[in-house]
Amino acid sequence: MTSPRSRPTVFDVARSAQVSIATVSRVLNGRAVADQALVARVRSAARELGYRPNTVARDFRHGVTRTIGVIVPDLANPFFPDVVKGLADDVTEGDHRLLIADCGEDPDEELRLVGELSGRCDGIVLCSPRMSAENLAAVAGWGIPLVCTNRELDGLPFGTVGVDSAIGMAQAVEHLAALGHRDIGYLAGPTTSWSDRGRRAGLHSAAEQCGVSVSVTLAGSTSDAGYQALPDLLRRNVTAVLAFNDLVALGALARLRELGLDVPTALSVVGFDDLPVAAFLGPPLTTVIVPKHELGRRAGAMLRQLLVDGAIARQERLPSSLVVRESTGPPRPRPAG
Amino acid sequence: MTSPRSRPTVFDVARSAQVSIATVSRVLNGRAVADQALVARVRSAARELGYRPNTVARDFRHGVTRTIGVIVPDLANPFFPDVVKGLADDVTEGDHRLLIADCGEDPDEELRLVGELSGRCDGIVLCSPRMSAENLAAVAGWGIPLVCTNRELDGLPFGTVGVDSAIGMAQAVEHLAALGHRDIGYLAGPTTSWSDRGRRAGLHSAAEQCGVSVSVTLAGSTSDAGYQALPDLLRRNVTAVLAFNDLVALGALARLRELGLDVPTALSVVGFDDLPVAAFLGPPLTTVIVPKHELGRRAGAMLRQLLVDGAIARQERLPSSLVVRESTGPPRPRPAG
DNA sequence: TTACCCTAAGAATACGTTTTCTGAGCACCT
DNA sequence: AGGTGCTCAGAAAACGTATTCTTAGGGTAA
Repeated sequence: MTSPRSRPTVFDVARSAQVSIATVSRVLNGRAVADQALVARVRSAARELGYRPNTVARDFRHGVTRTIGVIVPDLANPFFPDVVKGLADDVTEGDHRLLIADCGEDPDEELRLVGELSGRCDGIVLCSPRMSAENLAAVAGWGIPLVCTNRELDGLPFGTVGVDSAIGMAQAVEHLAALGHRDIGYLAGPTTSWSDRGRRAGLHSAAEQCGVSVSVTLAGSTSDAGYQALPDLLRRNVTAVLAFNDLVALGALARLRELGLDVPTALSVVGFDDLPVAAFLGPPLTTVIVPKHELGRRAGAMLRQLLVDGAIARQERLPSSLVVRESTGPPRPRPAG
Repeated sequence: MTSPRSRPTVFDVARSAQVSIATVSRVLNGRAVADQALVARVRSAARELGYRPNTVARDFRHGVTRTIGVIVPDLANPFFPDVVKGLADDVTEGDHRLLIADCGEDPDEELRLVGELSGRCDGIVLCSPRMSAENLAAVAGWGIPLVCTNRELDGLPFGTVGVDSAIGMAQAVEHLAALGHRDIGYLAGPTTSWSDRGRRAGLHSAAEQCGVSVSVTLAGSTSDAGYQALPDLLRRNVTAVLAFNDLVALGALARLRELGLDVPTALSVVGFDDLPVAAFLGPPLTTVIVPKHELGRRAGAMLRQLLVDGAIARQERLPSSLVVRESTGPPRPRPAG
């Protein structure tokens, strides 16, 4: 009578099957065991007792968890579930499990989560990390295999896979310029966002190229932010609005509708990310496709590579591209005056 | 010279600080250690070596992970991130971490994930589980503390917290009836969905109550499903459409727009769930609020309770309620004939 | 027939922690 | 002054598993 209530261990199985624990372990892990009678006894004893190996003990013994963790800023932003799914597809191919954590856009929580997760995973993917460069450097010191998406850092031993926002931005600006727009507004994302910096830079250089002027106003990353910030841009007499992302564009669209302004006749709107919802909006949103799923896949592949050969981290960039739908059109002729 | 490259352990710290490992452990875990000199030596040695406790070893020793796992059918459905956030809010209060997993709407994967996660967590929350009743019963046999949301099962020792769809459904039907609708259509959810059964039942009883007729057509749980299924309902001459959820409603809205049918003048549309996006649509969607965040919180509270006292599981139900926005209005007068 | 090798399963160990147990030293009380 | 009790830190054990080490036994070859 060892333990009446607690989970059966390998010892219980061994006793029940009249063999040593080594044999139990060998049988249950498919190692060679000659005597088929032993195999059968162990198997049935394990089944009988409802034995389930202790995962933590096993991981402890192996020193490896075959688990990869991913931290996202906000699962409620549909962008991230898509990259997580890409990541999941890749890591399951490499026979890893995926554990997801949400830091709620809080940089400190993000750092804390890296600490927590790293103890239970073999490697970590950081999606669009919000934490400071200093903290990222500190994390680097922990020696955890780590890959970042949507952020590039100099001098840090992390692999990164980002997207080249400039391509899509340029296409968007060219598209608007071709339609006849000369004054476009940008609803900017959070100042802490690396993506926003890239998109903004791409925007400005493309605008210069096309000879259009751009007004910037700070919005954020949510629909509500877009809803709030839109009027400021309206006052600047722009004929088209580029949003930091589709969520912001969605908020802008809602505000425009509320103001009785038709899209695209009164104002053109362009989003960024191509969220699943974008194609279903009224009107369907012209936006920039970013390969979210592929982003996740590449991050996974890179991390797994890092796990096997500890290779020095590479920096990858995926292209973005415009998809024209119905939220953009020629500008309304200026009121005479 | 023990291990030149691998992570420092408590032994390394002990050696460096000239104390026993017991003392190291005591200092690092805030247990009482009298000699302040020892404390200082241990602290500085740990810092010096960059010692970070091995989480897996610690969890192994404790036999407890202070971690709760949650499995959702599909993170890309904005319903679930909201529930997960509520859950996170609750479990962090109880000093637990939350690990999220996505089974991609695959019942087998869901079962597999329960097995995986249960080894690394103290308890599990199953959101809207898709697996068969048999498999759920099998899981019950594993003796894992488990709580289900959005599904009630008889004779299984799980806590459940669901939502009473009937309330919201009744309000929706009454609202439509009051507007003058007599023929309403229902875009049904997946047949495997427990929620759909509840919503459908609520719909039928309310319809009978109000003396309106209802036509049902199978859609699914995605926007695309709503988009595809809508025309079938149109052929049935309904003046209002109730969707299984907001995603389906979104797809229906898109199809209606494409067909040049105005909402709500040509057709009224009602969703379910009140996703964040619902208020931003054109037109803003009349829908049924389900307390997603609270759903998560209650599930967390119930699970934590289960963890401390192993209490016999309770069944909770949260109310739902209609929110009227602009996608519903009086029916267009019937064409004379 | 004996010695050697090989096989196959049992015994023992290690993984890194936390905690119980032990023993030494000191102070206090009788 | 001697014994008793208490405090504090070191020694050792335990958690459950996988694997290396050990040993017994059988078969083969000389």
